Amino acid sequence: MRVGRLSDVPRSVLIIEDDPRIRRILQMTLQREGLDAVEADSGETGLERLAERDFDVILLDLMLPGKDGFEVCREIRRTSNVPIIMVTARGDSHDVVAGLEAGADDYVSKPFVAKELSARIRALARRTRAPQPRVRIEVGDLEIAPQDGTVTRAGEPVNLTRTEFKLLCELATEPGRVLSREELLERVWGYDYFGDSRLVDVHVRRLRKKVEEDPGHPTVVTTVRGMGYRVPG
Amino acid sequence: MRVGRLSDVPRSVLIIEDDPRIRRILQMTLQREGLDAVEADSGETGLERLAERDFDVILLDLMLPGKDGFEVCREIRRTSNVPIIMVTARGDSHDVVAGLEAGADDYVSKPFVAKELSARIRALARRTRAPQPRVRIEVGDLEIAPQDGTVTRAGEPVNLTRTEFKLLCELATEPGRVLSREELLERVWGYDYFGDSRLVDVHVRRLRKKVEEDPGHPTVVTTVRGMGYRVPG
DNA sequence: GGTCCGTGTGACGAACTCATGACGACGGTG
DNA sequence: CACCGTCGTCATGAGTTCGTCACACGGACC
Repeated sequence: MRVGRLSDVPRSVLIIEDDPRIRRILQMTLQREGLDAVEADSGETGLERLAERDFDVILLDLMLPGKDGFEVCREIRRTSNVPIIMVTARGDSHDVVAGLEAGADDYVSKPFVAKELSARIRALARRTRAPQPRVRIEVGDLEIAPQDGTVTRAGEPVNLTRTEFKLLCELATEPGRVLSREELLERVWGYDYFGDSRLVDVHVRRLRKKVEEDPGHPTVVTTVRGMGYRVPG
Repeated sequence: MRVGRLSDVPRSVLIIEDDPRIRRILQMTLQREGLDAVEADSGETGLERLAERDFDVILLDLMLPGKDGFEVCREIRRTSNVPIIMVTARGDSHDVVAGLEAGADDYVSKPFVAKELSARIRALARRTRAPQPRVRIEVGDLEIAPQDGTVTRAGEPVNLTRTEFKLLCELATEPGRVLSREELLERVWGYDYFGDSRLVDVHVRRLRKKVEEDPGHPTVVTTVRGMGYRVPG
């Protein structure tokens, strides 16, 4: 799972754009705004970059050769909730809606105004930022490293699925606090998910199976009846 | 039974929609979800309502007679950053884009799914709200953290049910003030609950059993004969 | 002391909440 | 293509919580 940064302003932006000229313009625009921009010339390389490290925001062109922008967007959303801004041709409103439905958070139209672009990046990063994760969270003999995406128990690595890991992170970053199913659904599955909230139960159970000493008497993720789940502080 | 909601959910929604049938459906849908919905049949009256009081979320139809939705949206945005959800016809992607550009935060398409609608409202309100300060209320050796959903007594966690917890929170957030049974019923059980007010007594008793040193001589939640209950300030 | 009204107490069935196991769908991989 | 891991949904059952009731208790007032 990708977790947002701690600082007040976003620092890193990943640009996924095939046209070298536009990419260059974006790059310089952002750099002038004090942002660290990394370029990718296709959806595939973009996903690779994203696998290597975290970014605060992703700028995604919809008209890409090979894997198109929507596909890339959906693919990113499967593993991350990093804010995505689409880059579209002016007036192509159908693309915008399709992009939003694919999981993008905002969009800018070509030709874009530099100031507007950076303002949107900042606004988006501010709105979607996750609560500050600690560098390393310890719960009993469990050690969680949100940035690395790893969990170890008594030194032994624990193999969690992406959903389980995100769930654990959300709970563990606010120890002592009870998180309702609604809240967890929104944070882990995204605000536009409208399925059964029993889904949380199932994943908590799967998570417990892997991290709890005795899944029958959980100590890491405890149930607060009628309210939700909590990692004891 | 309809249980009232936890305190971190939005309460009030302003519906700006000219079609009486749709307005009615929206109203009932939201009410069933425990939201307080106010109706406005045109952009003008909507703006008036908004001038009178605050809302947590605004539902705005784009196809309005007179002042259209975009205009209303821009007008609202000049004075307020209240979350706005547009209501659009299915597939009308151009409107969606124009609406977002006018300052809306999200959109739903007609026909909408009740569950989705209320989920979007909740999610939007939660995201745009300023993070609530972590209040800690102390009553004797009792410590209440409404946001965390936890209560401790002399450091030891106290296991309260949802109803007991809400009841205690309502009383403890206004120490010294006597809350009548009717008032407590409305706040804890919701304004749409019409039952025996003796219900409060029973839950006060259950609450006392868990938080009082000597439930026979309560010090945390005291009875004011003929008036109601109070947490001594 | 006796009566009345408001409140405390214990008990009970109904409703609800959650854990559990199982199933099918889907995508990735060999 | 079959296999595997992950995910979302569902049905079931156990345990908890809730709302209601009948009755006991105890001040207030006569």
